[in-house]
Amino acid sequence: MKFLKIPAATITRLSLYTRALETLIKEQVTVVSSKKLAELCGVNPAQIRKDLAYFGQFGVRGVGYYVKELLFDVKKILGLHREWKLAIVGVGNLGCALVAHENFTRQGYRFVAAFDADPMKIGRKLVTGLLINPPNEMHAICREKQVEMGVICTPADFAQDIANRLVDAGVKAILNFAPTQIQAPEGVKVENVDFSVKLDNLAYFLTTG
Amino acid sequence: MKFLKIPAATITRLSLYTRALETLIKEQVTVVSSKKLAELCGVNPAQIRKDLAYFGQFGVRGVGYYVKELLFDVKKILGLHREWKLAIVGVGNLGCALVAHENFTRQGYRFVAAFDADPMKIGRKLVTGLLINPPNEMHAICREKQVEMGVICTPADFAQDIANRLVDAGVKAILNFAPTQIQAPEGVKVENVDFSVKLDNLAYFLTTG
DNA sequence: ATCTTATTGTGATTAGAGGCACATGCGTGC
DNA sequence: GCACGCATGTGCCTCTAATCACAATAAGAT
Ligand SMILES: NC(=O)c1ccc[n+]([C@@H]2O[C@H](COP(=O)([O-])OP(=O)(O)OC[C@H]3O[C@@H](n4cnc5c(N)ncnc54)[C@H](O)[C@@H]3O)[C@@H](O)[C@H]2O)c1
Ligand SMILES: NC(=O)c1ccc[n+]([C@@H]2O[C@H](COP(=O)([O-])OP(=O)(O)OC[C@H]3O[C@@H](n4cnc5c(N)ncnc54)[C@H](O)[C@@H]3O)[C@@H](O)[C@H]2O)c1
Repeated sequence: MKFLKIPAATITRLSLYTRALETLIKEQVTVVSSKKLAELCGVNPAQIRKDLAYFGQFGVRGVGYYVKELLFDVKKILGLHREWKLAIVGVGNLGCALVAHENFTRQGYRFVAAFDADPMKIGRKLVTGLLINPPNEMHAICREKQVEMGVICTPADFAQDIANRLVDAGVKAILNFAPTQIQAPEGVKVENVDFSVKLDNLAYFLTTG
Repeated sequence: MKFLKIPAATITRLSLYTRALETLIKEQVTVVSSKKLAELCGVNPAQIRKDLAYFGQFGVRGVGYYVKELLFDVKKILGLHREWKLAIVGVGNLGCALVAHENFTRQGYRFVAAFDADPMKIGRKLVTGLLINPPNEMHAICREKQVEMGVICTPADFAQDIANRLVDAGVKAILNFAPTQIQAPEGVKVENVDFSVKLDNLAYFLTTG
């Protein structure tokens, strides 16, 4: 059971489940069935059971899942039981919004370094007190602060170059907000967040009905 | 050929293709093969041909695709040959970044209305000159300005309520940035942009190798 | 006019994800 | 202590998406 290949979609859903579970905890719910949880997440109940089955047995037959326990287990599966150190590159409109966003911190994602090429910004501090460094210090600082994930918020033209530098600095996971496809070596994971693609999907939907 | 059901993934890729094609145009490339385009987009060449095949024939055998022509056609398929009118609800950190983002405008997405519940913000103008209105005017203003898409940038607790109001105001497409699942009636499309889920994916990748 | 070469368009094939349905097994009540 | 109800865990089936492989065909050379 342990060594099956796990669908990427499963991981994405697990992330969704943690959300729902957190809301349930807030509502003082202690036990939840796959049926109920499925409703909250907008998926099929069997899907949930199958997703969990990849990683073991977490429920009690005839009862359901203990919310708190399941949340703990799922978080552990995803690797959310610990803190992650992030670096942001490009602190423009979007970059600043991200760093300021306190949800990330609450979830264990901590920005420990910031970089920007703008001479006007270098040396200044973000609202969180984080110092903005020049890109050429990326290697040294990322290693020193043990940055594990890089977030790219620069214009698209620079994204690949930044990615290369991050990889060079030992960063193995990159979240890319620039609307471009980034190449990364084996062993480095790149996730793209692409608002335009989503808008395009909506446009298509409205166009075709 | 015309009345097959088209995979959602196909639409998403079409959006990616337009990006690559735009870069090719900038580089003065006039003709491109599915092989080359596939490399740029990180997909399988046959995938591209099949995606396009859903909508007709766009290439020349033995030659490839004429870049400019194909871009025009794909944009038309997606409904990007025209302008779309958007409303934003919640002009905080993220909301402001979105409105300020000029890429959207370039692609034909135009913010024509903004709403926020904060009394300090109502009545003020965004950097683009867009006036911030109270949420209770959503219905009237959205109808008046013929808003077609709504963008939700409020805290998660209010997202569903905002969505309901947007739907009520005749909006048929919603882009939701709040980390929550939104229910919408048949005929209304909701797309979620969820940064945390992406980060969680990275965390999982780093945790398991 | 015919042959060559390159690349499309597409039927066939493979891979994979999602959903169904039931056997399994836990908790409760009698 | 036994039976019953209920929700899980999972084998199997279905459906969809991705890839392969080749026939169709356009452009250019001979
Ligand atoms: N703002 C949005 O809502 C939005 C939406 C979708 C996508 N994006 C994408 O996110 C990225 C950033 O968007 P933004 O709105 O924050 O842009 P922005 O112009 O406000 O910020 C870009 C920042 O990157 C910095 N930068 C430029 N080159 C750099 C380099 N080589 N190294 C380090 N820093 C560099 C700039 O100095 C600037 O501070 C862009 O690729 C954009 O397309 C933004
Ligand atoms: N900032 C980020 O990087 C980021 C990242 C991921 C997700 N998000 C999500 O995006 C949403 C907005 O994030 P933000 O950082 O801009 O938050 P923010 O607090 O800066 O802005 C929220 C805005 O929404 C307004 N608002 C609150 N209730 C409202 C209502 N009922 N009607 C209209 N407006 C209302 C507030 O007045 C405020 O201006 C949140 O759901 C957040 O979780 C943000």
